[in-house]
Amino acid sequence: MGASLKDVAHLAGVSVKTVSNVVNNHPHVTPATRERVRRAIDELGYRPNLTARHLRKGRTGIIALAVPELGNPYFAELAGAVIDTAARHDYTVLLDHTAGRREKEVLVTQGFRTHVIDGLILSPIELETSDLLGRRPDDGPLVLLGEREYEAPYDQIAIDNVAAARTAVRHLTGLGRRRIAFIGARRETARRPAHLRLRGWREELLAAGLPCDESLVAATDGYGRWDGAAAMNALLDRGARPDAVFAYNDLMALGAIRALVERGVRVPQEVSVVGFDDIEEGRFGAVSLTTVAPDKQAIARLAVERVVARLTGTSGLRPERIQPGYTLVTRESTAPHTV
Amino acid sequence: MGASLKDVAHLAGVSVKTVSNVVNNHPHVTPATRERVRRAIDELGYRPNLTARHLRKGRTGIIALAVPELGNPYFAELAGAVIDTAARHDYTVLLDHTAGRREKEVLVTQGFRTHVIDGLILSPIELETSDLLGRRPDDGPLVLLGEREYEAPYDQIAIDNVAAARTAVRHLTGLGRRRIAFIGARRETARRPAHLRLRGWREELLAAGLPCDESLVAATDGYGRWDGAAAMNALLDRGARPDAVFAYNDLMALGAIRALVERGVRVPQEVSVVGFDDIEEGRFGAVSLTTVAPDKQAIARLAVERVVARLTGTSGLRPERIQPGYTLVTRESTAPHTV
DNA sequence: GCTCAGTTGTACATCGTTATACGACCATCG
DNA sequence: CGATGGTCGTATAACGATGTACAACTGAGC
Repeated sequence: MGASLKDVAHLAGVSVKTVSNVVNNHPHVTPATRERVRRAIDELGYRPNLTARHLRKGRTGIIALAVPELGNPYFAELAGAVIDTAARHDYTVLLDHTAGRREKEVLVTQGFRTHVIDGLILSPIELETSDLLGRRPDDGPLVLLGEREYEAPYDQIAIDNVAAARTAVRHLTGLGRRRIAFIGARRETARRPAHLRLRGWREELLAAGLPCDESLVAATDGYGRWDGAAAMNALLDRGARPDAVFAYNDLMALGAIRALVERGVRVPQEVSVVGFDDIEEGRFGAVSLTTVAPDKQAIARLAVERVVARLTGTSGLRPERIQPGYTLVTRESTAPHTV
Repeated sequence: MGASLKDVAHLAGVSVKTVSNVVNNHPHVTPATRERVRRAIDELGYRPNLTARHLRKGRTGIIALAVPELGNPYFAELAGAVIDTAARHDYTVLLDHTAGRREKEVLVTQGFRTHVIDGLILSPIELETSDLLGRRPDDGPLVLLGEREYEAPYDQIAIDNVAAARTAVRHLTGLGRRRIAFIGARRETARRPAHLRLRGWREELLAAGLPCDESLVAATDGYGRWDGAAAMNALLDRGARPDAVFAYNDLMALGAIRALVERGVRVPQEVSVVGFDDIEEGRFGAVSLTTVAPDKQAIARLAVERVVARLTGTSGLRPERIQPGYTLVTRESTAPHTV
């Protein structure tokens, strides 16, 4: 164990509280005593015990960030941004992953590490609105990220997924594509309106006067490269002949491209591909990836600021849905060409 | 604030300690009282305040993992494994990144979040042995990962980088390659023996009786895809004509491949490429990547177990260098072909 | 009925910090 | 010279949990 306030006080010949005052830069300490205390602190190598401080203050300065999967670069990049933003507000980030499993997500929202974390930023996958209703207020502020929308009194930060998806699809229709597949519908939820990116796909096709061919929707189990490749192969195996693919995220788009290339289908000549997330990896494939780029920095900033704002008093805040910006980044996977 | 032991004790009509005994499953509590206390706990929704418990016990159950960059999938994947392993030992992981900057690395080793974390797993880049000598024992156990070796009394877990690099180079020479470039030497340290993968490259070339052409070593500033591409371009621009590339890590290898392809150089026909790390992304490029695959699960497991072992008493442990296994995974980027 | 041992539960101190309340000191002023 | 008010510092009580020491109760054995 290191030295405590008491040890320092003893050595400096002052009271414990005076040392505390020096440490925290409180007023009413003579420069002389202050100096004496400082010397004692240096000599003993005293450093405050944050656990004790937190117990006393009721705050820990730690916020948790729970994402489905760190292996997905989108979340890794987002996590990095959150950590940096939090540091700027003097908060530390405790990172956890849920594997996108509902039970783990529920666990995390309900007093995960009680009293150790001050607040939680969660990017859910399977979580349902009903899971949120039982949550208690003293578990601290909760901010939700991601594609889903919830009818629960919590801050939600997400780009306008429907509009973003429509932008992506519109880009494809603008290239003359007519049979646009959607890859990445979660099997169970494919038909639900909660699936915002899929809804955007439908809406935009209808708006463009194109048939909304549900056989071009490929369900997947997960959200990774393998799932994208598998879904692409499944589509082709069952005879679908899309001339474009809009994937739920970049990883699946990359998997799909790999599957296409392996079967000798040329990208973008025969099939254009658009992803979602703008992960760095998408710029470096043999065919760089056109994608919807959510403003990750803004998402991280807003999420952290929201948690911090709720922690620092101003309790008058109403839960809000905040929509950061996004852009469509066009690259080789949808490069125009002469057919 | 939630309910405390005191509140529960009051409601159940017993002492605080008895409630504590129930919560911790201590003996000497009648089933009857136990039941009464449980009911009170449920009614009030009591959950232990871990901060207080930690203060009392002197442990927090949190270990920190500091990696250079979460955006590098290798570290993201490693972090995921560490989190899971730690959870199995009832530890939570606090994740931080150092951007590979020495000052941040030093900061992290020296009482980062004092008393909040029980131990630290660090993957350093720029850290020097001298930085470690001033560290105090009461900052808790420290385990070092990564390519570097330190003459300091701490556990170090890393694969045999020299041997692994030699394996990679031998694979290339076995394919008949003779002008094998190395991409990713840190500019300042390129000449130092500390650069283990580069040393492996030299040793294997000499062993194979090949010239060790230093003009085929490309220095970089960072460790990302852009750095790999830039280094590759720099090599080619200055007239080097390698027939193979061994990159410090997969990201740089992927960047290099992209640069080669953009210049019309065919991979693997004209230039074979080997990376290091075995990130999932390497399997999905247009040209899948041959790479050295460190056993990430073993690294994570060993690191966590080492920290936990030191925390749970057995102080007789001497610092050790542990070398987990690795394998060479051959894929398309070094596929044999007829020239 | 009394001691003794074993069980069940309580009171109090403690971890290291900060907040509250108050005492000691100084100079100033009437 | 005594009252006033500011400065500087101290003593003590929290925060919520756990460990120690001990008290109260039970039943068995004589």
